[in-house]
Amino acid sequence: MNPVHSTAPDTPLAETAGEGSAPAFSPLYQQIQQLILQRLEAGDWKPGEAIPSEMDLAARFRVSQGTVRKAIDELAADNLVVRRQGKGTFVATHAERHTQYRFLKLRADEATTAETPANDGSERRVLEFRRLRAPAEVARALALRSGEAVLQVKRVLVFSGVPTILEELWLPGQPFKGLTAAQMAAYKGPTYAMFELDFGVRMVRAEEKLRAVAALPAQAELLGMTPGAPLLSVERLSFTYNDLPMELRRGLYRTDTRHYHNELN
Amino acid sequence: MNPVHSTAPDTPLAETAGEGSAPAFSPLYQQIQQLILQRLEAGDWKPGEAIPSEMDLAARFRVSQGTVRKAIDELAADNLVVRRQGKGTFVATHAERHTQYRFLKLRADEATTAETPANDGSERRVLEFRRLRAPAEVARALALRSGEAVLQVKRVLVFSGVPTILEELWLPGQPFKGLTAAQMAAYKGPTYAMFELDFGVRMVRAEEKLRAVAALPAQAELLGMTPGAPLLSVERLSFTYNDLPMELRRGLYRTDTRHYHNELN
DNA sequence: CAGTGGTCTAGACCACCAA
DNA sequence: TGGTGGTCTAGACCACTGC
Repeated sequence: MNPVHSTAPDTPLAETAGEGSAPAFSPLYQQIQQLILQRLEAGDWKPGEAIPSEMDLAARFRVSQGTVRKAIDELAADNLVVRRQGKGTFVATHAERHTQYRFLKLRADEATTAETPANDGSERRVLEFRRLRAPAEVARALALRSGEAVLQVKRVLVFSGVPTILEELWLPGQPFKGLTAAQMAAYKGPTYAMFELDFGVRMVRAEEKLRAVAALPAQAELLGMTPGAPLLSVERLSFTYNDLPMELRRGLYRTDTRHYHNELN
Repeated sequence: MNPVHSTAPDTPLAETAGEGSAPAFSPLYQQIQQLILQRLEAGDWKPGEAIPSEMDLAARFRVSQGTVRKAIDELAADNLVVRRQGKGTFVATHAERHTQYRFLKLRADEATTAETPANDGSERRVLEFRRLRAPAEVARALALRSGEAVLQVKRVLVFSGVPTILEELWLPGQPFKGLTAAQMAAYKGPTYAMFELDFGVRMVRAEEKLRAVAALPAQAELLGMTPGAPLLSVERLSFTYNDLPMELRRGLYRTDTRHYHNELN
């Protein structure tokens, strides 16, 4: 009764078994997890929507509910999916209150709770919006061929009237075809939510490199600081499913009244 | 057969049930988790040692193996314990290769793997070692009364011949009674491992606040930089069990050839 | 080989939510 | 009230480790 060797009614867990060289065995629940992941990637279930119930999935995949449960548990641990008792399991999204701005770790020094930008005194100023050929460094980060079309956006984020973040976004041209400067400026709420809604691009995880740098005159000007003042440089590479890089973001954070908060386990 | 209402043979899950005001119900596996946690805190099982097998614990607590399993799963997810198939479950420690330096997120710019200090070209220079009364700010962070005895250690960490981190450690006097400057200087390997071995203090998690600051002349001197150069300020508060703060560490990191690496989920 | 953690199942019951 | 996720059990079998 191992689905690996059965012609399942929904998506058979064929796994092209018996190649000889590599056993490549993986537990059933991981196979189920992969299948669910594929559906998420394919966009069968969209961000914010409910996925089928555990019972339903168990029946489709011809496994027990417990096995589906373990598969979903891992997806939930990776923030790909959110469980809600009594209601169902939902595809995670950057558009919801609770998971909003989960990649922004900047906090006001006094605040104990997470910072919620895009609120009262906050504002976004788009400075530049360009379509150009990817510089070598950017191409490498985004896994593009050097010279491929990319979008470059420069903007300033203002919190409580204080220009706090100066950042530069690099996006691959293909997936974000049609993105305009007006769109970048107009959208309320998290930029990542807009990426989901308008382009079907879901950022799943990210890696950041932090450094302390001295503000260049132009940068200092835009952030209302003196040239040479220390700024926190945050280089973020964000990934969709399958570890596909989809955004390179270089930010300069003012940290005179705010700090980057990190939890270590 | 609910242990909450039974006189268990080992540690009864009494939970002082039936207080009337707050139901305060928690699932069985969480109660088991707490019991295991208490043993860890009490030091019944020491870092690096194996805890009893799942079967054993299940028998002691009079619950099924699956329930113990879920309890341990959560402890493993929190890095309090490490599972090893075929061998057993072990109390996590900062002294082991794989979990060493898990709080140090500084990496060489080229390196893709995690940095391993305390290796070839690395060195630790203890600059100061003092026993003094806690300043208000330190006392607050460490949950001490202002003026209680604390230890202050200043040191420089040198990687590959380059002085890279200038840091200041604040430790509560009581738990670290007997710590000497010589001990700080002599111990090879992670400082947190020494804390475990010599003082039974296990750091379980930490919170960090990062800022960019300008190097003061004295700091610049020690790190071989020019005054005013940007440095990454990392203020870390480390906790033992029960969210008890046990160390305040203020570090200044050179980030000219290294960066602070962070993963976001 | 015995002992450990890891997987999988089937079924019972509980807690929560919405209609 | 029915459907969903959440807990708990008991038992079978697998995979890995070390004697």
